Amino acid sequence: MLSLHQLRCFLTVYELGSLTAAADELGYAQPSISEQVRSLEKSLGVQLFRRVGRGVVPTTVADTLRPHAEATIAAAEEARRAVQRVKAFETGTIRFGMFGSARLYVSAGLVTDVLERYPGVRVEIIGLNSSEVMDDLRRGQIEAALIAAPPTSEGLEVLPVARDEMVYVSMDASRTATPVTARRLAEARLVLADTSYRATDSMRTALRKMLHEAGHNPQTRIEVEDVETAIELVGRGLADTVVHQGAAKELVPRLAPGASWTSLRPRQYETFAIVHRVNATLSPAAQLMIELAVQRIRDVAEPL
Amino acid sequence: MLSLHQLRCFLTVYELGSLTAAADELGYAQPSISEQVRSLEKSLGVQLFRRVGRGVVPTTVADTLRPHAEATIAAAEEARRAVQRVKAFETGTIRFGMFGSARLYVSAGLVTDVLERYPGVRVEIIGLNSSEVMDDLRRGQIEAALIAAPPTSEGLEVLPVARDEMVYVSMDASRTATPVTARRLAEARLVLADTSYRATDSMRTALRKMLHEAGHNPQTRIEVEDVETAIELVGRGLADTVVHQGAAKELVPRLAPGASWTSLRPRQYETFAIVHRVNATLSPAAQLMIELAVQRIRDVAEPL
DNA sequence: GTGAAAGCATAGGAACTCCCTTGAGGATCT
DNA sequence: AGATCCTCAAGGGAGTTCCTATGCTTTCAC
Repeated sequence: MLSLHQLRCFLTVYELGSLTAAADELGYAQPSISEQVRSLEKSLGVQLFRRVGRGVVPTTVADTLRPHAEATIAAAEEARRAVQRVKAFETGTIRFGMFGSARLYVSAGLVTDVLERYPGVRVEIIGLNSSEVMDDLRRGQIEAALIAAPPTSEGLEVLPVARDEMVYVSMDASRTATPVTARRLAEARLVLADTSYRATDSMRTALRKMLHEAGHNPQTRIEVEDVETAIELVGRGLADTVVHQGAAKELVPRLAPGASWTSLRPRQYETFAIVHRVNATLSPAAQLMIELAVQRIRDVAEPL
Repeated sequence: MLSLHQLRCFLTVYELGSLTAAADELGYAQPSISEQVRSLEKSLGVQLFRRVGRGVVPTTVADTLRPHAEATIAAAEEARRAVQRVKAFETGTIRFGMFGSARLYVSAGLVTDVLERYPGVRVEIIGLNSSEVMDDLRRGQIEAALIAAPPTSEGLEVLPVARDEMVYVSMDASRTATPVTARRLAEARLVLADTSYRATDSMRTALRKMLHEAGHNPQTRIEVEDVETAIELVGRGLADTVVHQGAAKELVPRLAPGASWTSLRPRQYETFAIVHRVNATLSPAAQLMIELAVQRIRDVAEPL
């Protein structure tokens, strides 16, 4: 079987024209080199050197082999170097899971933080919705994530880090003058985001529970995919919505100027947490990501 | 110490996403693969896979390593092949790929030329269809080939040398009085050769494109395996066909006397090219083969 | 929930490889 | 002719590789 060691020995012998010299160069005994060369010749089925009196002379086959041997060794070296660079965070890809509206709080800033500190790396932020991200976590596609704390979390370890209140947003100031009760919520014309994940979305779960406890039936008039769209619709006066306060602060001035918001009654919170598989040993990259993400989210939401 | 064996194991595990599957694939026991991967991880000082429930998932470091590992293995393979080529030239067989109808142009004369010059070698002409030959080239079964230039050619170097026009052949002289348009082609009762390779055959690709642009649906009435049969069927008046002009010149007088041919409108060409792996060092025998083949095909087709 | 199946890790032992030391057999140079 | 340098071969110790058997965890189906 062809091996890198054989090729290294071959090249040194080729350059120096002597087994003994090659042995000195590589720090082995001469017979070891002799054996490596012989096994390489046997494995290829050709003679690489003519043993001629004092020293050895490469054959034409050796001439053919040399550049390829060099290329192979170089490729292996490059492989090792590439890995070391990644290890030192000089390059490579860091994957981190994050739920939809979390990107409003932290993602841009987080990415720039990482890029600033490690200019060579590529960062991937994965996932739109918490439940989606959790599936990826269980499958091992993602090492760790920052998501809205889920009610069910089998096989996953959850570390709450902050919470954010859910607020009612409307263009009609009279509707945000006082906290919104379950009854008023049930009567409102609502637009909610994250349509595709209706069943599992944690904010919807919370709302549903609140309405249900008050004896109302949850019904949404408009469903859209992302928070921005929802708030834009509010801005046009077509509906009201319920979003995280952090999202409201960030988006309302831009997308729905003139709109205002208020708490729900009782107040509803969504908890943000770092989540990863139980018993997982986290890579340094993931640990860094977590540290920075936690730092940022605590600036905009209520720390726990 | 980094070894080729470790890299091979790593790649197989990466592709299959499972140690057990990789062990089956490579013909080892599962613990052996496990050990190789672990020793590679230890040698590099990084984790390459996360062991996650059923199966393993590559880390981002593994993503980084993969292309380098592939390059290294490929370089080693190329080294071995280079040596084998030289070796083969001294003792054994020259293999040369050639697409189906090219043998009508050059094969017999080419082989006698080569045998005359190198009495010791054995010559094999391989392949019926261009796409088939290309697979053999990528796999390294064939050193070089003369084929119809392919649209896609990853990993292969293509040198166009000549082109030949595609012509419409029929027993009915009225149908070959004027160049055949896409519309007439769509209405014709056609027989086409190379059935087995329907999807990838380059002549069919060209025809399909021509018909499609004119808004017609390509449909063939009769499918046969080789050009000779197709032209014989034309000779019996059962259908018309489209073949290379070179093939028509060679075969129509013999197999379909009385048939005539004309151009398509717009004219369609197929380009012949010499193809080999990129960065391959060609053996003297292959170089001779190429030289002679090019010389011969330029006698019968239009040189480029 | 519970049992079965799948998959990785670990342990222990046989076979092999790697590399050393020692000594023999030839070229080359003086 | 003899000294010197080099390759080659044999034997033995250390380390690897690869196997079988087994244990543990996760996943899937009923």
